Amino acid sequence: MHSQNLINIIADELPELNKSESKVAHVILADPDRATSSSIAALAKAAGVSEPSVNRFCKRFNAAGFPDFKLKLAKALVSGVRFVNRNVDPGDDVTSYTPKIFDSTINNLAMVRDRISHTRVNQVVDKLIQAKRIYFFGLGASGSVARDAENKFFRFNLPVSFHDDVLMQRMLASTGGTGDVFFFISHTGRTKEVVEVAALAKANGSTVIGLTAPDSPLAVISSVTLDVEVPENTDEYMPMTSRIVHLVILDVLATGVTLRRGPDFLPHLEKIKDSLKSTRYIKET
Amino acid sequence: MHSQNLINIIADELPELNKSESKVAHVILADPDRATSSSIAALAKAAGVSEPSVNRFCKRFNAAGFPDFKLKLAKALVSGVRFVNRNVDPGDDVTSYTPKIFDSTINNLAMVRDRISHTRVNQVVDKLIQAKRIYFFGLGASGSVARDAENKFFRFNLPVSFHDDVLMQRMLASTGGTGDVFFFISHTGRTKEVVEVAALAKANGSTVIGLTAPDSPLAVISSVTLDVEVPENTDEYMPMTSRIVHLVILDVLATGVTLRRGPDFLPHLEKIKDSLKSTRYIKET
DNA sequence: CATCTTTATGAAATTTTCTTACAAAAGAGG
DNA sequence: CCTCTTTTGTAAGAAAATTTCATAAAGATG
Repeated sequence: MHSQNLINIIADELPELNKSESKVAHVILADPDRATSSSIAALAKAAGVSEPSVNRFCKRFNAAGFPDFKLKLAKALVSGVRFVNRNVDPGDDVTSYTPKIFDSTINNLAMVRDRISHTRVNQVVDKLIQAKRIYFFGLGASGSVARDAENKFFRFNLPVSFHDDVLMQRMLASTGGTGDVFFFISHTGRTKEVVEVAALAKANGSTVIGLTAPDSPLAVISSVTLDVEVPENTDEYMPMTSRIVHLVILDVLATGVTLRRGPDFLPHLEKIKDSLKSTRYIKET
Repeated sequence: MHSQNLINIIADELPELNKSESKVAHVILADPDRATSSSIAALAKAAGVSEPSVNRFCKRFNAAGFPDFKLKLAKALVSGVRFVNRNVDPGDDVTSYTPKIFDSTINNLAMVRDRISHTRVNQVVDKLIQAKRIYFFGLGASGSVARDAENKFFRFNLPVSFHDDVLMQRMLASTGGTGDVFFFISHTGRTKEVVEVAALAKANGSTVIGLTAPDSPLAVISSVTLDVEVPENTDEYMPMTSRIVHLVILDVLATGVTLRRGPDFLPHLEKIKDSLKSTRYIKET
């Protein structure tokens, strides 16, 4: 597991803290940025506790003392809270909504990075390595993700295709069998068509992989599921970011496959890269 | 431009510093991490100068004093370390390469967030709002981005389409005219076909928007360019992250258009959302 | 429910760290 | 070589943080 953010650690520990520690925690969580520039005396006063209590609080969270704690807090602020979810408001102008959308995306990526199951990733890489054929299926926005996956996995020198057409998906699912991997991408994991096709593929003995929401019908039916828990879209204006998380996970899978293939495979990748060179204007440097 | 990293600022100022300030700078740059956990006395000794000299040094760089300086340095270190390319090594296992790929993506997003021109974003939103038709064009991996964009902009109730077929692109570009927006997505901005089609569209009086690398042939030819500077792919194993940055920028643009349309437009978006409900299994909560 | 034990908390003293005031040294300009 | 400016350090003082210790609160035990 990745190192957790100090702010989250404090928030998590909140119920375990005693009275004065809890007071300190609340003051810090309320305005962590301010806390980093306060003296121990100021913070103690704000929390209504004594200075040694603040000091003990710091040591409880593995800091050498108050200054060290402030340092750690400042670092945590840079990496974490900076990317806090801030909703887009109707009155926002470019300078407001642009960073908000970036931050929200970054935030979701950071969350999934810390939560994704490495075991599952490994299992999926296994399946992909062993596959005789790979089909990437998705509808709507997930169709684009599937298309991108095709483009990526095409390089591995095995039959890959993507389909965003339900009838095609259905036909292929029914003709597949052992050795075929059907990779389903779905934000909700509840689209009836998708679940039905996945069931069909599974019934025919194919391997079904689901990149989707945990505990969804698609997740339940899949041979291996890569759970992606991205918060519900609470804001009317905030775009859906699960697509992006899905894309990055496919990057991870592709990297996993490349690494498994070993260094002998690199020349092949080089060859594909080179094949594109002639299509481009040369960059003068 | 966003605030520059403190470490870089110090390095840049190096020639302007006087003797003792320069000594302090060298010690800090040699091991900034250590500096954040030193006392002013320790640092002064390490640099071979007096404590007030260190203090003056800090104030020169807009810190309130030494502790404040350490805080700022610590923050700079965090954002700096994140931008360090942690390449995927051939020997990496899942637990290593997974966070590396996420981090690399996050870093690129954070970089573009800080560098993207809000003025340009606004200009593009203007063009999109005024457009009678919008075409999203891309090849290869950028084709998926274009497809995603179509899916997104379709909701705005105006004729949008995406094309990843060069011949189709060419035909459409030649038939377009005033009021038509051709939106080109390209990682390098140097693919000959793409640049030619863009030139064709421009020659026919259409608006050409380029989401691409700065100073590339495509960027030069476009009516408005959204520059995306994503570091070159140095690592064989590290996937290309510009696609993802492009997607997020399209999210930003779509949000910009939605906000411009104003609150009267929201019911329309709701209607589209609702139309998908019947295709899904209901979530029991 | 009284008493003992443990734990939690703060006052005060101590120590460490930082800042300021001022003076000495170094350098620039005439 | 003097004067003025800039740079640097010494030493004093101020501020901040930590430790010690005493007391209060909470909990356990008979």
